[in-house]
Amino acid sequence: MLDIQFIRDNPELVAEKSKQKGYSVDITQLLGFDAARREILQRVEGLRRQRNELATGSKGRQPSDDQMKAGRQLKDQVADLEHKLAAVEQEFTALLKKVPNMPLDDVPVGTSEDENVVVKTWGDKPAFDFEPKNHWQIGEAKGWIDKERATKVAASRFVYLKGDLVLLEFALWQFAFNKLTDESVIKQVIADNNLNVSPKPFVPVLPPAVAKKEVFEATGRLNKEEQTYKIEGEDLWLNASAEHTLAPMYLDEILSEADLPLRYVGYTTAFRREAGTYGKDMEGLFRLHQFNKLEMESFNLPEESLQEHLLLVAIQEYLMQQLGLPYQLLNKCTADIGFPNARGMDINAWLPGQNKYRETHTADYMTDFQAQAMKTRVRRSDGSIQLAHTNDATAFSQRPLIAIIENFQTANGDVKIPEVLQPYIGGKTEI
RNA sequence: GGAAGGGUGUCCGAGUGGUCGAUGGAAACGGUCUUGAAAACCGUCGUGCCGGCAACGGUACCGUGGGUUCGAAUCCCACCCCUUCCGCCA
Repeated sequence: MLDIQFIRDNPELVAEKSKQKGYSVDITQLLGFDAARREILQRVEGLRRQRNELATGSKGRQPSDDQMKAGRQLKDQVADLEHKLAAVEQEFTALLKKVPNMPLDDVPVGTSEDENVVVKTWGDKPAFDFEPKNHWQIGEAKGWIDKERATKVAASRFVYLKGDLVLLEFALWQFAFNKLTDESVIKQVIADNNLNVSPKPFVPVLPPAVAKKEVFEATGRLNKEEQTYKIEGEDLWLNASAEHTLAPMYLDEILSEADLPLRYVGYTTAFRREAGTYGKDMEGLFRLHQFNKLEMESFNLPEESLQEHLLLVAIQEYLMQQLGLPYQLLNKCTADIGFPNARGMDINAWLPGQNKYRETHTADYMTDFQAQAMKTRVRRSDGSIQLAHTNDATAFSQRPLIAIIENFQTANGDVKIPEVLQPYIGGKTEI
């Protein structure tokens, strides 16, 4: 949620930036509700004051008939105004929640993902002396991917993952966990990228995979309701990323400045309905209803959060470079960064089987937008209280497995294992 | 799932209709004392919203939502959560 005070002070800017992100919100109407709300609130509070004075004034003894009568009258007036207030407040909050976070100035203005800006291209695309296959051709030949039986048992866009690919997936998680919990690695990444942030390592987490609707909404992702699975008969929704349960961890809490940054790396199975993607990426592992992901989440001081965002991106690059996967780094445009984002970067890995760069990582810079709704605050060392800032970013999903299969395939249909993963897969060099 | 008990501020814990936003203790912070520390003593010590340049004033919040009442942390109803026992179970 955006701070209403900021909107009051900058109505044109908010309208303009919202439009750049592809959201239309009537700011004038919002401010109208805001003014009405405050006007009624003041009247309600005045009446409540009278009521309180009457009550404390007659403390300990039976009030007179006149006082009782005045009290009854006040009660009706207060109830009436409170009704009006609730109605206005509802309209106000509904509109306020529709205002997206403001993009930073270095976010390119654009109307679709085509206008994302490539800021870096890393690694050489592999040269094959044979026609490279895509990952589902290799995966099905190896018996790693069985979608037909998964469709029979569950539904389309589900998969049985089997054999060495499963071991490779777990190697990937283990590798990432080891790097992210190693302070010397974080230090090195900070030094290599000239960043000015704490070298504190990440705390590994296995979070719940479900959250209440109210909590889900607080993360600013409520507009994705149609993308989310709900558990029948419960107020519980399946997470579409560990971020959905990591970000609200400190819901309604005041953190200490000394404890920040708080860094977590959480593993979870993610569920997405993928509404509106019928027929898109139907083959292989690229777009499934259920997949696994390792997500980084940070809670920061306001003045440190942008550096933290850059750190998370640097870590993503580090991880991809360690695997030796060619990729592009993109500064996402206003239309693509997402509702709660102030900035967002993607890593797209090269997929020889599709002859394209495709998205494997995202890094989201949220400023205090999520914290505003989640009421996650920091007590500064001078005693003052501020909203915390949040950052999240993919460490790995299953998509890098696709990139590994396609980039490191051999002529006879095997896949070479990146050196850094070999210790986690029994020393195998090829599967 | 059944039975019983319970949810109060950072923590412990009092309060069962009227100056209660809430007694007391601990922790924390500031100070006195001390060579220093501990102890002791003194002081400070919840959050949101509205108004105000500010000082400050008002209002709301005692699991959540509703109700009763002139007045609710306190009474009533529903729900959520926790603890213990029983049952079931990875």
